[in-house]
Amino acid sequence: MLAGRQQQGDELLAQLRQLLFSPSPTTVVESSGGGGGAPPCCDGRRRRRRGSKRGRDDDDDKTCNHDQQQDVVDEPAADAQLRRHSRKTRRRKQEKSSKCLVTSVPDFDGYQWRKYGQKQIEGAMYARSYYRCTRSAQQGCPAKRTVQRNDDDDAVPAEYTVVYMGDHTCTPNDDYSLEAPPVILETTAVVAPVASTTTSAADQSPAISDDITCRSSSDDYADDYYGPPLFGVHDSWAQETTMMEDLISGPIRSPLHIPDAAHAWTIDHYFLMLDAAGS
DNA sequence: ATCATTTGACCTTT
DNA sequence: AAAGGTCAAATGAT
Repeated sequence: MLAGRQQQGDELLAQLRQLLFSPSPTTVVESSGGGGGAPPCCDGRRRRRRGSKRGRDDDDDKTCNHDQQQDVVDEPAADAQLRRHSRKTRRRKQEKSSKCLVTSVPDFDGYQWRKYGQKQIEGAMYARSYYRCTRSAQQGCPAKRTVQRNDDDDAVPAEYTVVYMGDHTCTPNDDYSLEAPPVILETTAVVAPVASTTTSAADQSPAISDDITCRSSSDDYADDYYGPPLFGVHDSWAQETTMMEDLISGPIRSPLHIPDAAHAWTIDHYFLMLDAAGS
């Protein structure tokens, strides 16, 4: 188990290295290049009331035709108009400064995310999940990300392509401190947080649920998650510039380790390093 | 009661 | 027109 995790970690670190020292740090990964024809996600034209959930399929079957009419009649024209108008400016062109990486643990990048959508992408085996920073509402943090599981089923740790868009205006510590106490982990001791904050949509999302996601149970977390350094939360990353070799051989911390603000490692540090390496 | 997720519809971009 | 990104009601979890 641990050996396997270690191997996973090694592989991912190798990936990180590759990214770090590649000339084009923000290379877009061809995640959907895996080829496999997209499974028909839509079985004909679905006509359901908005907000329906999967559990209501039966219900919908019974009332399908009814709903179809209701869709048209139900909504006051003014409301519809208003909503249309409000959506006018909804979609912006995708952030020009998006950053992409591949990881087997998309959830642990130092920030909290809230899922706001999921979509089956043409040509992709798995659905893409859309997340925004949980601070988007309170602090107006514009950061978003999409997580898509890569097509190659053979990858032992499921790999995910994570695309970050927009910069965080919030701090990662804020994200955690409200819900969960900081947790300091040594290499041999694990004290898991009350991790409702870390149990993200990934646990349930078909797109990214897998054996790699964190559970809210502290014991489970300790068992399952102690090991793969993935986004290697490492003091050195923030404290000083060190060679990757040093980082790789250094002490390993749980991805959930929450250092103090000055030493907090987030995905931003990684991207900063990418930028530095690229310039 | 509140919060997070799901998911079809809607909208923009290509 | 197709594809992809976002909205928001319904619903589940806590």
